[in-house]
Amino acid sequence: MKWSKSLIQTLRDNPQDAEIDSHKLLMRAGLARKVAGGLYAYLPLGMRSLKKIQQIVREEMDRAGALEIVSPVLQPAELWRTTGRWDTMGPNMFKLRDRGEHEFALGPTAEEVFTDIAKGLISSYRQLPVTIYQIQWKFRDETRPRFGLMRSKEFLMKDAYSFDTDAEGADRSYWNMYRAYERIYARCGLKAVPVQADGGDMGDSMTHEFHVLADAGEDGIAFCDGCGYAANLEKAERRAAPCADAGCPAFEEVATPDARTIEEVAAFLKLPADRFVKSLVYVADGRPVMVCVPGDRDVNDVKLKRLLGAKSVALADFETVLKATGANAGFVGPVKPADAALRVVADVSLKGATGRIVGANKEGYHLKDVDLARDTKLSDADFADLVVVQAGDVCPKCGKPMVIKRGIEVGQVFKLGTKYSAAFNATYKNDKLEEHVMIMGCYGVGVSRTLQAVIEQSHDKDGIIWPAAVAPYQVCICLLDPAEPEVAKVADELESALEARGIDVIVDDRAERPGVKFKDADLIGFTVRVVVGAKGLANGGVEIKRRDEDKSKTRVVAPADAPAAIAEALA
RNA sequence: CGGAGCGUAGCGCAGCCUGGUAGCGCGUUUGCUUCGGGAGCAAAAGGCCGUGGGUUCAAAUCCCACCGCUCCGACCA
Repeated sequence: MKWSKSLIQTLRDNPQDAEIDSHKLLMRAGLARKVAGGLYAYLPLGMRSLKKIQQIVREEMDRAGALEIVSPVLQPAELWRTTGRWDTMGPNMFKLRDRGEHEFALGPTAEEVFTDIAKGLISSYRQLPVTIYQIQWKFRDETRPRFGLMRSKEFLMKDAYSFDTDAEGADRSYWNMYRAYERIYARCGLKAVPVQADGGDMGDSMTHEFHVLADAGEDGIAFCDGCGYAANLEKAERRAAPCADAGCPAFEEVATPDARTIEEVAAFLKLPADRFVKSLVYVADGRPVMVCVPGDRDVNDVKLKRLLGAKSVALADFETVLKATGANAGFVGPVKPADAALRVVADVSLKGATGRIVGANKEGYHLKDVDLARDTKLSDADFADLVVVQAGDVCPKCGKPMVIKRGIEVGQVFKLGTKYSAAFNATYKNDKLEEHVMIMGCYGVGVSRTLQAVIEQSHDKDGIIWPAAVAPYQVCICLLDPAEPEVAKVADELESALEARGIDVIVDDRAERPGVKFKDADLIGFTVRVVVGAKGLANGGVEIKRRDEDKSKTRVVAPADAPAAIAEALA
């Protein structure tokens, strides 16, 4: 390929709306263009990398024994109503009608469609286990698309669904995909780590997310260096002991005018935040409940949901707070709320806590010297691990302190059980002609997100550093003197020789100065750069340099030896 | 959905406060000189100043509404 015919357009300035490095580079290197908010066009260069990632995913799925199909983007509402998700997916799903007023969704995922297909295809245990997959565009009406391809309204996803006769088979299918994912990311040149995640609606189902660690990541992950425990903060647990506080005198009111937040009250009373009990009113499936955590902690909604066995939990609005406690947010506490029947729950680290400060359920006042056991109705069953894990918290497995890192979720494997197959009555007959519901798993790879994750993980101040397997072109030949036939001929011959070896190569044949070509080659980040110029040829040959190596590592070889040397540099 | 900001040439921006012929840099085209880390000079093309309404002799500029985008927060199978 000749650069002059490739429609490559690099930008000298960062686009004004790009925040993180990978997004800036995606635009600057000319891989993609924004069409509208959260919607991107892949330009020729970006398309090449996207296709390479797709191909790796496809090869690994095939190797794992999965069968590729493709299902419609446009999905009938009927399928979604079968599982109830037409309503529960809420505004995240794009919904539309055809001219006959039939309702459809633009598929945000495809459990329903695949389950329905499997139901029609599978009737006997002899056909199982089976895993089917597709690589298809998905649509989500994100409240806030951001970071380029990282969170967009339309994205390319590989989704696979496994069907098994029993739990052991489902377990094998799960780990089969898990291992395939490890290979996929490794082949893409990515360091992706599996972490335990929350099962969402699926309750305690086994699920792992694969994360690329990066400061720009949107998810927090707790890690334990001691035993390797790794979990999304939504899920991460901690080992916490009850307090061994000494007793305290009877509680009394203290005036705390205009001090609502823990920070404000702590500053006002000149006491550390962990002496306070933060009391938040939530609404769980329509009923208010008060959640108490140490003042320096945040509530983990997922853990709260689990403890209450609720379908949904959300912070209550002001009116509900006032009605439940008798005060506005900022002054509420677990001692004698207005609604005497209000359920109160608390983080396990507050068990046995005394001498704490809590809201007085009275505007402008707090209570000090509160003993939770003595002064509230909290019983043993009301205590549970309810907070978001912080750095330094103790690992639930081995007891060592954990650290928090940030990650980009590039994939997830998930045991679904029979939620979908039961809803669709997707059954098979066993060897005794008995009907059973199939056991499912689902497995996703964010293909377009993976593309950007590669950039986020592999770049420097000059640009992208592509791993060879997913580089748009593995080799860029910087032809410094395109107007000199003898020099151009060397580049052309080298291009042919490399292509004959199956290496993707682009020749920068533009009538540009060398500096421009070097800057562009570094910005786009071709794995290997070859310089072919009159001066170099006179000095012994062509120059070969890997993008991830320093200039001092440049090798000069005779044109005839170049193809072998380049292949070696790529390996 | 709450808070903040921004819409002017393909990209990045100035001009707006204080209304009066639409500008700069990059990119593009042509010519000359350059030529190993984003060259110099000269010339040129390219804009319904987001949309609609209002105020005014006159609106990119002031006012109102709408649309779009971005950031922070909330939300996120």
